[in-house]
Amino acid sequence: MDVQGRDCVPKAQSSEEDQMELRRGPWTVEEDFKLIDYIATHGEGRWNSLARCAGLKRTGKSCRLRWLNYLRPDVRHGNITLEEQLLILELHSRWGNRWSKIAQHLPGRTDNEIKNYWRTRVQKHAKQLKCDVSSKQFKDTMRYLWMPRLVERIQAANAASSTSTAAVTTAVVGTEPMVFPDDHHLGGGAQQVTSSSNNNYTLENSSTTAASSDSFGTQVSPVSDFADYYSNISINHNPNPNCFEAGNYHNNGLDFQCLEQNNPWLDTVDGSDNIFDAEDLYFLQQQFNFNM
DNA sequence: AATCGTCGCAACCGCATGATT
DNA sequence: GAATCATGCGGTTGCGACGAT
Repeated sequence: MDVQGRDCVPKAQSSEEDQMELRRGPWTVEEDFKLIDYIATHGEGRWNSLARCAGLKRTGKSCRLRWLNYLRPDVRHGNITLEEQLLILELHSRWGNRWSKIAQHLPGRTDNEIKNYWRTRVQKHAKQLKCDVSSKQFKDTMRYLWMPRLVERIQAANAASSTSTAAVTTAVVGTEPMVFPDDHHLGGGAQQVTSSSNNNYTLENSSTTAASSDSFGTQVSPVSDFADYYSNISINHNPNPNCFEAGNYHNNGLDFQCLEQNNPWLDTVDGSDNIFDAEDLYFLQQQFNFNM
């Protein structure tokens, strides 16, 4: 793409235009078209001069952000899939708030979107747990409950889909292959999440289909109950990670069908945004009762 | 129907770093 | 090597949508 010599407006003139007020706030459809049109013809880069040449009264920064986060053809919108959630949790636990680095491993997702996801969903629940997202308490909850639970849901979704569809050879999220980091402890390439006897979850080369929808967004229990619930328990480091192994915890003598019938949270399918569903909550409660 | 509070997300801001002059 | 410019990143804010009262 030719981004050389883009200066269509002499510097002196452009500084005059700088005096002209720059537009801020939400982008209009016309502005979007201008930007798309211009980039289609001339390519990205040199954002300040691009903004001028495209006739946009925006800063180069603003144009770049609009393009990267919204207009780019390969950008994906919509719910974060279960696999993506798992990957975000995993990568964040490793890299912290390195959003752009994390985004590199989620095709079509932007750092901004992942950051927003983390702030609005994950941090909210840390708040409900009355602990900091960086605290060991919260990290343990993620690692020993949330992530295995995600694995289980992904497996369930895969099992359901495999009964009706032929196996595919790559992990797929939407139309994009999901690429797990090369330095992942279990190796790179297209991988499937699965349970493990010595880990809470693993990713291994296999086939999978994206489990759709935000698992937080479709679960039950009012937020206030959720917060109250956690205020009454303390989360310790899990002494026996295998207990949390996806697919195994049903064997702990819990009758989830019964629980679901008797759990008041399940009566309120309100679409509120919660990390755990009722099974998780009850399971967690059982675990902590054991450890008390 | 009106008001209020909360949530989610797009966009902005400041700073750091790299590239160019 | 210094100055300037461009880009990228992470944190923060503003606002529309939506639900509760």
